[in-house]
Amino acid sequence: MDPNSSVLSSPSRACSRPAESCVGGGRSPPPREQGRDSFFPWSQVPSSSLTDPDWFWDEHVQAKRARVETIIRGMCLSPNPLVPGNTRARDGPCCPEKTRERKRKQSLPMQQNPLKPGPAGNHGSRKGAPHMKEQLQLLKQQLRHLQEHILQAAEPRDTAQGPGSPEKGWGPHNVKQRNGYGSRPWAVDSDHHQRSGGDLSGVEKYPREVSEVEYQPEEPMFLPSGTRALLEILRKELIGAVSQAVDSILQKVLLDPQGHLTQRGRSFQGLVPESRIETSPEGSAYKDPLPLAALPRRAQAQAGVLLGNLSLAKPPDSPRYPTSPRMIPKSYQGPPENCPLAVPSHVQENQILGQLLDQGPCGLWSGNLPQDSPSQSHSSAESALRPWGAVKPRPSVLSQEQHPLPFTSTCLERLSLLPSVKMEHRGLQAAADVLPFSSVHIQEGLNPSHLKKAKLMFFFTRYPSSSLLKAYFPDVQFNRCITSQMIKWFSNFREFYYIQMEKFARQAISDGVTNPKMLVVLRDSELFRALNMHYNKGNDFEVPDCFLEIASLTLQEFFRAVSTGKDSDPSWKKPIYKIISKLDSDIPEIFKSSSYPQELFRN
DNA sequence: GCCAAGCCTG
DNA sequence: CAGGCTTGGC
Repeated sequence: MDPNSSVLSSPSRACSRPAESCVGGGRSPPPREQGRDSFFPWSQVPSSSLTDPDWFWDEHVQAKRARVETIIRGMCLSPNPLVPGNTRARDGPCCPEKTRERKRKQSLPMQQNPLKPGPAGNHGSRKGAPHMKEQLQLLKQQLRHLQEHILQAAEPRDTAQGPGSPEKGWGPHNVKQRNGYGSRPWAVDSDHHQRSGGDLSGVEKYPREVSEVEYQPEEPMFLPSGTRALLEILRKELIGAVSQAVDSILQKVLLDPQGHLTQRGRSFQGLVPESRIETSPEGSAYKDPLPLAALPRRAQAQAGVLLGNLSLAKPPDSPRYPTSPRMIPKSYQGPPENCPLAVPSHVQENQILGQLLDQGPCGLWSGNLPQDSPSQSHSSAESALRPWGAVKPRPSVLSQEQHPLPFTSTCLERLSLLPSVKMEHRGLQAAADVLPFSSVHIQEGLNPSHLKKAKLMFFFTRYPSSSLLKAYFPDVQFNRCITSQMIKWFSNFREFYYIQMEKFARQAISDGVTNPKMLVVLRDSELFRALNMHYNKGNDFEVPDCFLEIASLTLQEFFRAVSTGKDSDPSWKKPIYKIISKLDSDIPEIFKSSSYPQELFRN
């Protein structure tokens, strides 16, 4: 069989995919432990807001920061969650790229189990705080603003109106504020009361914040009982509104921007006509023994941006490889949106939350998997015709420099454009993780749910450090044995993964494939099924595209090694391991939840 | 020598 | 998946 025969009929969908956000966009973990820890963010610049003199250095804001910081400290429930990063100043804003990358990296340790005081646990959630503080501050100012209106309305009403018709005075404001933010920006209230930095420990931060309104000294104690009752109602409404706002923020941060949020953006990218996606010409593949995968992540990102833009700027001049509609899942049939961030964030979040919660067989989690659809019979037949069906030959029409197409600009731009709100509210998320968990048992051992979670995490990280594992399994009481066991799990995962890669690479060689770049792991390929069956047996998780890209790269590396006879060297796999170990991705924040994914899988 | 990772085996 | 062993880096 001519392995290239199917090129025309099934151009690679993977080629058209924008880079997975986690590829080249995440932390750039060194292969091993000691190096990884250096990437942990508590020593890094939290965000651009710190470098924005317009607000960070503003005196008022400074004062507010101090105040809200106290609040957050109370929220986090951590014995010491807000240890200031003493190396913040180290990282200046001189290099935006660097700052951005660190911003991403800093997500990792932030969720270190605060219940476990220790070297890691003492590093605070401060990094994500500035923006969160800002939001909290806005909420509070909103409250104060409302309060002003209450007072203004209540006092005249005492003389001009009876207590029977008080709505006139404050109703509209109340509605406005509940629906969002009033026409008058809360920011005008710069006269924020500096609280005495009192003791705000414990979970009651929000109630206490609201109660600040309740006990304002200027509250007219002489109000008629009717008015007071109305004030009481308003108070409750405010409490509800604030709680709602906080909930939405927490929801926001519980949804990983790089994992699932960006996957929606990728989906849109699937609409790019594949004829527009150029690939390298045959024969150029071997000129680059260490393609993108061997580059440092930073370099990958930059290369991805440049090449991605280049490729997209080219005219659709490859009619030889028409788009195969079959390759575009139904869920991709949205508007050709390249910038998911253009969608109002709350809309996205709601949709994503819906996805996360939708675990049914018709849920979006599984809906994108072509192999589950009836139309897959075609793919299956196709795979059957290619015994090495793990892969699909990829057409090559461009120069080899276009190779790193999987790492296109879109995801990188997304990363840089991700709302800082999301990136910097992780302190709140830490609180969210802790709050429900503080009363939950920390398990001494590992259970099947942990194993399942670890397997899903493997889609993002092949070489997790023990620190990372601790961060992502907050409900596990780690000790030497547990850590070893979990490390061993990933070792076993890798073993299976590499065995499959070698197997299918050899199969491709024996089938006559000559160009490694023809080997692309797609969702309907045999190799993908094998991997998905192993790591995602229930098929209740949508395998991230970044994993497919890593798998494709791994396959290609094995192909190159075997086809060039390097497998005669007893340690011929090591260079491949080294490459792959640099390609770990950021794990979605949702994985840090102690109840994820066990909670979902219980259903 | 220690330790992490990989390999082999059951 | 886990235990035992080997290997290689430090």
